[in-house]
Amino acid sequence: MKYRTLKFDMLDTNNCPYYLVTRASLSITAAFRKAFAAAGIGHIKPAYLGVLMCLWKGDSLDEALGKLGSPGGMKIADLGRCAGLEPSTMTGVIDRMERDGLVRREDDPEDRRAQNVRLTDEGCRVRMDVVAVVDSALREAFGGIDAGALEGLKGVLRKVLSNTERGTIS
Amino acid sequence: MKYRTLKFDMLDTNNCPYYLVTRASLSITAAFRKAFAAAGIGHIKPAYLGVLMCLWKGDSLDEALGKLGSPGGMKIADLGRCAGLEPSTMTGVIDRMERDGLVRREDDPEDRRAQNVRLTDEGCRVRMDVVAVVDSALREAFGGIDAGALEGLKGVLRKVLSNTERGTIS
DNA sequence: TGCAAATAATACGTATACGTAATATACTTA
DNA sequence: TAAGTATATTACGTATACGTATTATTTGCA
Repeated sequence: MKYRTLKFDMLDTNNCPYYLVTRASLSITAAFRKAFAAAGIGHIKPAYLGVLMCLWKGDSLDEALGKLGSPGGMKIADLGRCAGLEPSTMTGVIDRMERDGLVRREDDPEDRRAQNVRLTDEGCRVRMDVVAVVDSALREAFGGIDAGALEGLKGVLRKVLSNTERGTIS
Repeated sequence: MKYRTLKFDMLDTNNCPYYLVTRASLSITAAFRKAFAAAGIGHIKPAYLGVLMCLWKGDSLDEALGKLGSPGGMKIADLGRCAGLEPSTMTGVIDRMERDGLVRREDDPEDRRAQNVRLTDEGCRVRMDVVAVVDSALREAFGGIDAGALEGLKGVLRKVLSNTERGTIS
């Protein structure tokens, strides 16, 4: 009896939280991609956001601290930790971002294994545009959802992450 | 002022619902993959689940209706609609499932453009095992979340989907 | 000091998913 | 019935993400 209920629950995609989470992720990602293209910054890809946010944040901190001319770069593995991606994934993301003129790799003078990833002028230039697009796309995606429900969503997802992650991240 | 708040909110990955949704999706998928491997059914991949569920459901209905020997197959595009994937994505999924011995393509006698995808004996045989693994993996992933919060999650995600989808699905 | 263990990147193979374009076939309508 | 449209699938290129293995260094310890 129990089995029967369970089975039919799972067979119903629209009732399966895993299905819904996955579709929502893909759907928001597609919305971002379209929004970037529509805003004339089609060379920004959704996967770049984590990296850009990290580097922009570092930039802001440097400015706030008055460290003009500071290195400002980040190592690939650090970017991965910051964006929640494996180093082997970051390699490809940075490859594409370099190809698209947003960042540059430079040898780390203090660790010959490492490379510093730094924003190019273009990578700095697009900041305002990207932030505006991300903001409006997120507002559209999460529109009509009240603050309480959104907090609930975040709480549940954090719990799911702590239930499933093997300490990969952070 | 408003801009400042917004910006720093977005830069904080752990507070961004998009980041959380994406990480949760990937994390649950990885958990499924490991659970299948651990259960000795490593030839079952997470992406096969949607297809298997559809075909098993059809199987059950056929049985319930006493249609023994009925076609039982489904067309690729129908499987895509059922699983929420584009036809061009389904081609690859069915390729891999065929390679892994779970389904078989057969020409549709009534439409020469189409192919019927049918479960192999192996595809039927693994049903109980897969259902057990999926059940336990979902329980683990969503453990410690009360029913109300889970319903809330589903509701929010359905809203996100209706906000972002272009009528691609269903 | 000198060697084992840890760390930083990359290379490579696989899985997953799209979008666009091509091909074959079916349907619709003038 | 012929032409135009719609549908079913596949082919191909791209993006995203892992895991494992490899290479180059750096670190830590005996």
